Amino acid sequence: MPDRSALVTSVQGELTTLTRRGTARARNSHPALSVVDQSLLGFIESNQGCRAIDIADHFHLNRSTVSRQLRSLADARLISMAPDPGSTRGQPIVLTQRGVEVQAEAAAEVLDALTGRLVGWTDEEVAAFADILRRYNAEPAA
Amino acid sequence: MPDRSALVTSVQGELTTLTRRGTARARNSHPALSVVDQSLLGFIESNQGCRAIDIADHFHLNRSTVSRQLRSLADARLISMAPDPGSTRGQPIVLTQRGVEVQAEAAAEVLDALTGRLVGWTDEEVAAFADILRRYNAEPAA
DNA sequence: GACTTGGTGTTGCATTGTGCAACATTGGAT
DNA sequence: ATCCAATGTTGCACAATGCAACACCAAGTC
Repeated sequence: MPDRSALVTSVQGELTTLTRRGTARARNSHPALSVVDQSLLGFIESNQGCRAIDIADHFHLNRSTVSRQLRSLADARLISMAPDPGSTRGQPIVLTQRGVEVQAEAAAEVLDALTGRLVGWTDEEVAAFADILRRYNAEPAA
Repeated sequence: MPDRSALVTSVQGELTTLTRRGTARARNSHPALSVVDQSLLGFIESNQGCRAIDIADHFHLNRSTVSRQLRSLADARLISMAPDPGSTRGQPIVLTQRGVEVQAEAAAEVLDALTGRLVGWTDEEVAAFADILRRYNAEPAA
């Protein structure tokens, strides 16, 4: 039976490599659409009408950071913060038509790269990878 | 049979969440030892005598970035850049005694947090997670 | 021996992403 | 009517990062 802490250490090392490389890859991708922007657009796409604080909670970011990123996306006409007709708390955020297009384009690029990287994986393996990542992400932050 | 691109998209989404959160978690950890610093120390520990460019290659960072991070670690007496007695290229880097201690301490903290997060996982599941991450990291960058 | 060349590290400069703290706003509850 | 909690914004500072130019040095080449 392998030592538990050795197992966890091994996970930790791989996570570090993955995370560090992931942020590094960020800069060189889509011109005029940083990885941060992409992640926000992707989240908004999947959660139309979400508020800034939902984004902050999901990515564990400060409200101020999200506020500024959203401002820049709004300036670029990729999202719009409707003046809340339903009058709930906060400002529900939606993708504009242009936002939908740009997001789709950027996502396609990322998808291409990832598809190439996973070319040797069977469907079952990819599915297992997605499942285990999903489970990890769903764990309450320790 | 599920659509391949749907599977890959799902992986992509989870990877984004994981990566973005990972960098976010970075800031609040060990005082006076950023996650970037921790990752460098960890790499050096596992690759004693490596050179700056090895680190840059591993994490896909610019030489200048590594140079500056190493400088700060050296200033803190955590690493030392020996003046190459063997006279190979570059400056082999090693952890100092203090570096070993600080690295162990920081690693223990991270390990604790991760252990807590994986508390509901069996050893086999943790091992499978490590394996699949290792495989993904080993794939040539597409 | 002098000259070039390629690999390695450093520095100046600009930029992005980020947090914190203070403030502003506004919808609800008492 | 008043207070409170949630939400968003802004001023400020800072860490990490890339690029380009430079410095340095070992190893060949003539």
